[in-house]
Formats: sequence, C-alpha cells, structure tokens
Amino acid sequence: MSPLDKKMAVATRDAEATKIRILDAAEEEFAKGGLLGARTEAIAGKTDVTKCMMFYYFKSKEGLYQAVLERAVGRHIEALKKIDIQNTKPEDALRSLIAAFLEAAEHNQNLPRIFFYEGIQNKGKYYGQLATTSIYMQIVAVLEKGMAAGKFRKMDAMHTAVNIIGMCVFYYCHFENLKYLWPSGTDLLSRKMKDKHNDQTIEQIMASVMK
Amino acid sequence: MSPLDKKMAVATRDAEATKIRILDAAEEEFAKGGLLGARTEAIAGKTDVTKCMMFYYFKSKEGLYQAVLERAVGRHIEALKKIDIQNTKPEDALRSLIAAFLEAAEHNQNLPRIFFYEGIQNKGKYYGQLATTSIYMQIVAVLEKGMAAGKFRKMDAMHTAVNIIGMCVFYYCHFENLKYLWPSGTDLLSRKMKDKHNDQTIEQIMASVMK
DNA sequence: TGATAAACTAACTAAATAGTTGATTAAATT
DNA sequence: AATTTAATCAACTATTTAGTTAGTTTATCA
Repeated sequence: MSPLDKKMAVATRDAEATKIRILDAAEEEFAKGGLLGARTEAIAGKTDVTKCMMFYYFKSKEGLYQAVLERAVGRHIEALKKIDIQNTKPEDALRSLIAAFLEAAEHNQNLPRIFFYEGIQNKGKYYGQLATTSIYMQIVAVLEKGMAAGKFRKMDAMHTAVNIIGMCVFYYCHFENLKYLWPSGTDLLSRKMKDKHNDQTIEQIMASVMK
Repeated sequence: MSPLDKKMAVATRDAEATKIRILDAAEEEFAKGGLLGARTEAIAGKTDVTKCMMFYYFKSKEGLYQAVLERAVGRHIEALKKIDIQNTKPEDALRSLIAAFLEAAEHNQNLPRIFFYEGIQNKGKYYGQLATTSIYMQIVAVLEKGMAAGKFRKMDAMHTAVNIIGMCVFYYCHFENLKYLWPSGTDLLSRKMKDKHNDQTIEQIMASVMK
C-alpha cells in the first residue's frame, strides 16, 4: 500500500469510525486467543491505524477487551429483545428462540468463543453475569411455560436450557476440529452445511423437550 | 518450602516422574490458555523442577504441547475401547457411551478445553483428526444401528453426534460463566450438581433420539 | 485566515517471555 | 572406589510485548 492509498483509505479523521475499526479487529483477535492470547500488535495490524490509537481510545488491552465485550453483549441483548415469546405457543416460541441463536452463532462465531475464553481465563468476571442471565432466562421461561401447559416433558429447565445453548454453539465453535468428520474439503460453514446443521439441531432440540 | 523439604519431595532423580509432573502442569496451563496463552514459567512454577527441564525433555513449548495432546488423546481412546457397543441394544449402548463421556468430561475438564483451543488457535492441526474421529465414530455407529432397528427417529447421525458431544461437554467447559444462573455460592462442580446435570443430560439426549 | 483542539504517528522503554549455556550433582556401571 | 552418564539448576540472552512520550497533521470555528 503506497502512502497515497493509505491516505485515501483513511479519507477523513473520524474518531468514531476508527474506534469501530479497532473494536472489530480486537473482537476477532480476542475470539482467537482471549484476553491472554490476543496480541495488541496483531489487533493494530488489522486496522489501518497505529497501535497507539488503541491505547489513546481504550487506555489498555484490558480496557479494549471490556469495550469489546460490552458491545457484543449489548448487541446480543438487543437481538433477543425482538423475539416475542409472550403471545406464542411454547413450541413455537422455543423454535423462534433456537432459530435466533443459531443465526447469531452462525453469523458471529466470535461471541460464543469470546465467552468461552471469558469463562476459562477470567472466570466470567467481566460480563459473565449480564451475558449469561440474559441469554438463558428467556429459554428457561419458555421451557417452564411448556411444562405447565403439558406440552413439554418434565425436566429441570435450567440444565436443559444450558444443554440447548450448548447444542446451538458447539458446531460453530468447533468446526475446525469437526471438519475431520466429513470428507476432506467439506466446508462446514457453507450455506448447505449450515442449513443442514441448523435444521438437524432444531429438530433434535424439539424432540429433546417434547412429551 | 525449605531446601530439605524440596529434596524430600523430589526424593530420587526420576526422569519419568519429572516428565509426568511437567505434563500434568502443562496440561492445566494449556487448558487455561491454549498453546498461545500458556506461559512456560507458569507451567514450570507448578512443578518442583526448573523451567529448563521442560526444554530438556520436550525441546520447545510446542513440543510440550504436542506431548500433552498425545497423552490426552491416548487416554481418551483407551477409555473408549473399554465400552462394548457390539452386543448391546442401541439404547443401552448409547446410554453407556454418554455416561462415559460425561464421566470423562467431569473428571478431566482439561481435555474438552484443550481441544477447543486446538481448534481455534491451531485449526486442529496437531491431533484434530485422530481425536475427533475416535470420539465421534462410535456414537455415529450406535445412532445408525438404532435407526436401522427402528428404535431411533430418522436423523443425520453425524450432526446429531456432534450435538450430543456438545451437550456432554458444554456444562463442564463453561461452568465459570454458567454459575451466574444459580444462586450465588452454588458450586456447579459439587457432587450433587454434577449428578443432577449428568442425569438431566442423559435423559435429554435419549429423548432427543428416541422415536 | 489563523488559532485551537482533536486525531494521529514514529520512535522509544520497561517488563515479560521463550529458549540457551555451562556448570553441578546424584545415580549407575565398571 | 573411580568413572561415566543422566538429571538438574542458576544465570544468562534475544525477542516480543504492553504501554509511553513528545511531537506532527488535519479539521473546525472564531
């Protein structure tokens, strides 16, 4: 990239745009290695600004990490708010919730990975509470509604909800290892494979709770 | 620790015992941060020998990592060999397999965590193939047997097997985040909680595949 | 148009990190 | 008992890493 191109790429001095670029790059790197494994230079290298800007806007690696988590959790909570589970039959509500999670997991594999790291490396101290409760409580509510209505089998709603999320995210978190299960060259993130997996997963989850 | 205590702890110069101590410490650290995040000094600090011994026996951090994976995969494959799925009804065979996985996951949370890291950080290049195929193929075989016998519902055995393992390991991988779902102070790894979770998980998995 | 504040950078520093060197000590072998 | 071999360590080095400093460039507004 020539100096001229670089200048053109930046175009204007836009603090908000720069922050977003840094956050995007950081999210990817934190998803790869967590707070511990991520390298500040790798993050900076993905942006078109220098490393100093990271510290200018976010003070420290940890500050940047917190900002990444805050944004990711906020987005997820927003997405969940859009799903109406009040005026729907429990089976349909559960289907909508699962579909939303599968879509979120397939669109942004960073989030489940970052939270995996967050649990292991930081014992969930940053956003564990907010993220976890907001993710699971809706599912628990639907499961309990379904049991009360006699549609779902008797079960512990919390443990079951945990397993449901586990099913939703496992494939998307682990596809690099799981690829060995399919013929060499199969792309586990191709439209076809993702559709198949999402399909199978919805059916399996529904079967796992229905009476 | 006084010099005398240290001497007593080491007792004799035992290369094999030292290697095992290093591998144990390394397994824990790699489970915490993967190849990228683990610190060689942290590993050495957990043993009662100096850091140099690590390099003496395993050449490099990467060599140590490979040795850890090799041992972990070997152990797991050994454990799986003991389960007889040939002369058993598919439902019972599946129950045994799941129970074995839950037991393995609860006994050694390191393994699923290390493989999570292995997938993300190294794209499964070290032991992805061996570990993955040996873990999943038995389950796939049982699922297909069950479908052929008309006991299990029609499904894609591979995707379903992936989801089953996801359910088995998710709780044990993520308990640090999941703890926020239960009243403060609840120990997710207490005997009581683990029993409950294992129970619920077996029932859910069985419900998810039965016709 | 010139002053000012914000956006941005190059070049640096202190600490941490993977890995090495060369000597020492204990066990095994002659 | 003397010699050899393997196990162990203390002290080091080169490199990488998070973070800083002191300054330059660009937009904005009086």
